[in-house]
Amino acid sequence: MRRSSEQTKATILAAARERFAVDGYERATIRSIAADAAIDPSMVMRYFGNKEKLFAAAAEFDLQLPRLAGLDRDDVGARLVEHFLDRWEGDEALMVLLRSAVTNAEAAHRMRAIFAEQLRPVTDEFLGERDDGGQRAALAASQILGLALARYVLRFDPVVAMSRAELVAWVGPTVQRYLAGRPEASV
Amino acid sequence: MRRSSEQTKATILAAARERFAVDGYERATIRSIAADAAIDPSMVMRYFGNKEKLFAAAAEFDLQLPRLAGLDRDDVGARLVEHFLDRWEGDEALMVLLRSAVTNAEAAHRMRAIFAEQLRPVTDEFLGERDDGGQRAALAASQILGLALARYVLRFDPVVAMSRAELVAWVGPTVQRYLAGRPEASV
DNA sequence: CGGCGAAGTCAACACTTGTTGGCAAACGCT
DNA sequence: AGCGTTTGCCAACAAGTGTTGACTTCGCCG
Repeated sequence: MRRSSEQTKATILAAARERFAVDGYERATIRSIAADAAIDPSMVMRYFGNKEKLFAAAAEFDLQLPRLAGLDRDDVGARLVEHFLDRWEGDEALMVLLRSAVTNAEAAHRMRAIFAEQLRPVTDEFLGERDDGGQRAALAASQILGLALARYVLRFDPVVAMSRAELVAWVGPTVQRYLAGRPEASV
Repeated sequence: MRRSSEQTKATILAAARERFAVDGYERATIRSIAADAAIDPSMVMRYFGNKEKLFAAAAEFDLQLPRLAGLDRDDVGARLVEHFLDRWEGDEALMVLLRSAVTNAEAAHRMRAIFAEQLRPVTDEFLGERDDGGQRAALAASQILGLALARYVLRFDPVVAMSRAELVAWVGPTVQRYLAGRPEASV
């Protein structure tokens, strides 16, 4: 079969995202990705240079975070949890990053960059000027990542079984407190 | 050099734990582990059979959770967070599991087993008979794992910089609420 | 039609992986 | 001392990795 350059490149990228999401950086091989895309491994090299660059292309993505300013201030935690559940289930981009960031330094760096460049600006705008903005955002991230880890990666039965509404009801207030509450106290 | 069987086996196991903790299952190689132990790779095979069994031996460990019954009921969350911080920083056992469980099915299974066999009995005893015991324990686990992920694996600056006391003050109440609070409400 | 550049295939490279079997040296025993 | 067992090393294997270069085939433009 004959395809256009753009077409194959997109096909390879889609196959790469899936493999990286399922296997992580080390276990995903150029050969398996090429096989999924029904193409020769050397094509992958031609289009992306090497495995690292392919990963960089596959891991590029946007959290698409909403601006929190317009929201009900008491509702920010729940909204964030909902948004992240959507992002986790919508496509594989976050899975690609998480699965790889645990063992691959480059992917971990990417994760930190996304935290700093995409999450923090949004929470900073919500929090205004305070010195603990970084801590608050990072704590929220820790809970959100932990939830994803338990639900989508480790597949702890109870978390897998919980409905979206239940998750929001439980975890929303946690994130809310990290962003807007006091350490020792309630929501 | 000549060593006793027990001695070399222990040396290998120590080297294996370190490598698995740093690299995860796939990137840690028998050869690198053997090199760290200053021994021939074939010795690793003789003592442990194959890589899987070596990992199983290296990933065997005990959470050493305290019984929660004797504690102040309002203090359980903070105590658990403290205990887990100790476990994460005390040795590499939890790191071995986390680094591998994200990409290795066997390690993930192991993680679920530890959750079911070591964490749940302790929380169940604390919670008594209720139908949401699994959910509560899993939510607590998600926050604790997420914290470890952010602090020890991804190394998010703000979380790395926070002191033990700060972490307990922030995360303790979260765990407390998961175990003893209501979904929508405060601690 | 003829030729040229793009798209795709094939085979091979150098290297690393887990794993195996044979062989040498050191020990504990009688 | 002589024996067998243990402890260790060496060399090699089959398979799989990222990566490269030469070769073929297609489609388009003059």
